[in-house]
Amino acid sequence: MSPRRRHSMSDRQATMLKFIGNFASGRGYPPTVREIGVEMEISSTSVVDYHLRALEKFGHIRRVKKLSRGIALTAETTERKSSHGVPIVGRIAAGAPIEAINNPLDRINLPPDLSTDDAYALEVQGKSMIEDLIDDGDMIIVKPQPDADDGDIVVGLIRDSEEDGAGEVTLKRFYREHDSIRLQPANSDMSPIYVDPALLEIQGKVVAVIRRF
Amino acid sequence: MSPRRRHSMSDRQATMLKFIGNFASGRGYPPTVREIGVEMEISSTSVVDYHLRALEKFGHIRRVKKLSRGIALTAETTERKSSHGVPIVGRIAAGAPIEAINNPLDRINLPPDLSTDDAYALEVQGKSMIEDLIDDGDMIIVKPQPDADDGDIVVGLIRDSEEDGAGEVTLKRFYREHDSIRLQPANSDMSPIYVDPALLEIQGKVVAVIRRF
DNA sequence: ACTAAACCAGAACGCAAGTTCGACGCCTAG
DNA sequence: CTAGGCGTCGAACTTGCGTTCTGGTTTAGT
Repeated sequence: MSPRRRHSMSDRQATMLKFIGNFASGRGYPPTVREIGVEMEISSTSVVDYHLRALEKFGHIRRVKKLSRGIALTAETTERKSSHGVPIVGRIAAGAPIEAINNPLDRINLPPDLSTDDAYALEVQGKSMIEDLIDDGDMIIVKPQPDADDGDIVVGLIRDSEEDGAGEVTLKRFYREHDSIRLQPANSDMSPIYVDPALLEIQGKVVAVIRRF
Repeated sequence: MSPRRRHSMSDRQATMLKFIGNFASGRGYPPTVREIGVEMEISSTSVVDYHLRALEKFGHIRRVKKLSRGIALTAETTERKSSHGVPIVGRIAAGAPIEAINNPLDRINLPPDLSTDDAYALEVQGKSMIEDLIDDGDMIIVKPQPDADDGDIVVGLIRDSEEDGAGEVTLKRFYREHDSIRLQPANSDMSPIYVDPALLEIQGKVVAVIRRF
């Protein structure tokens, strides 16, 4: 947490940026230097200006000199806010760890009721859920949660051992059995997996599927 | 075209409203009275104010007195502009006309590449496309177009006769054959339909499927 | 201990921008 | 023909709001 950020913005500036965004989208016009000052509990306009310069330098906002309320979020910044979308974080193939493609550039927009703040999308690889009508190449929307109900389609991490965090990630239907958990593929060619509950970490539950033609 | 609009806004005001919207979304902040004046070729600020009052009275914009750039589009007006969503226009059941639920209230948001201006969503009823992994209750996104390629999944209107506009709407795969068109369900329990090309009106092509759990 | 960077105060300056007032021409309905 | 609504002009007035200057404090790095 040390202020080791020579290249990005400070905490103070981050909250300022957030305030500007909320203000603008809430009221329809950007705040003035003084309005920002009041909110941030800064009594001098020069200080606000100082922070604004910083934000502008890092490309988070755009300013027009001399113009009242001449502050605007940059296009990218605006999108990161307004997008009800969820990031596409990678591919999931039954049996392999998630292949994280960590360019959060690709996003997919969803009806608001589906896109909680932390939901994310994965591209499915393979046909292990074909009988649940989830095909190779489909996008699944995953809502993170640590447990599941019987019959839910879940993304689960099966750890190699109790200590090790590594393991494989898989997409299956979830069923509790006597002392273990059954992870059931929806494909007659494949067999269920039985795992020790201690070794299974539910990462989330599938709430939607999207397929493009 | 007679000026019979005692209750809505005038043409002049409509273009002003549009300008404000474009200005705000393009620059990130609303225009000033004078800026509007320049654009509309109005030399007096009082005239702009006059029109602005009218727009406000009809609820198209919101203004904050004394505030520079204190103009904001009303929530509804904003949404009409920004919504990337497509309307859910009804249900399609293989064999029945589209049951139009014409409350365009329900909308579904999509990745921008899928949502052309005129696309719309339908809820599928029945399992006629089950083998193409389209289930009962799924949402399909339809892009309107008057023709299709072989193998496309289409929404088609089969007319009763050449004159009559009425008929039934169906969701099928599209295949051209000798002198007719084969509409192929994706369900082994169902048989293909052969129709006279003159009686088939392609309404659009399915570009995506969305299913919620 | 010295220095640079981050953060802050307060006040003065001046253009930017909303408000208001008085007056005018153009239609249309009565 | 005339009252009244609509659209317009121009100018004066007042306040909103960005800019800039001079200063100060605190912290981390060398």
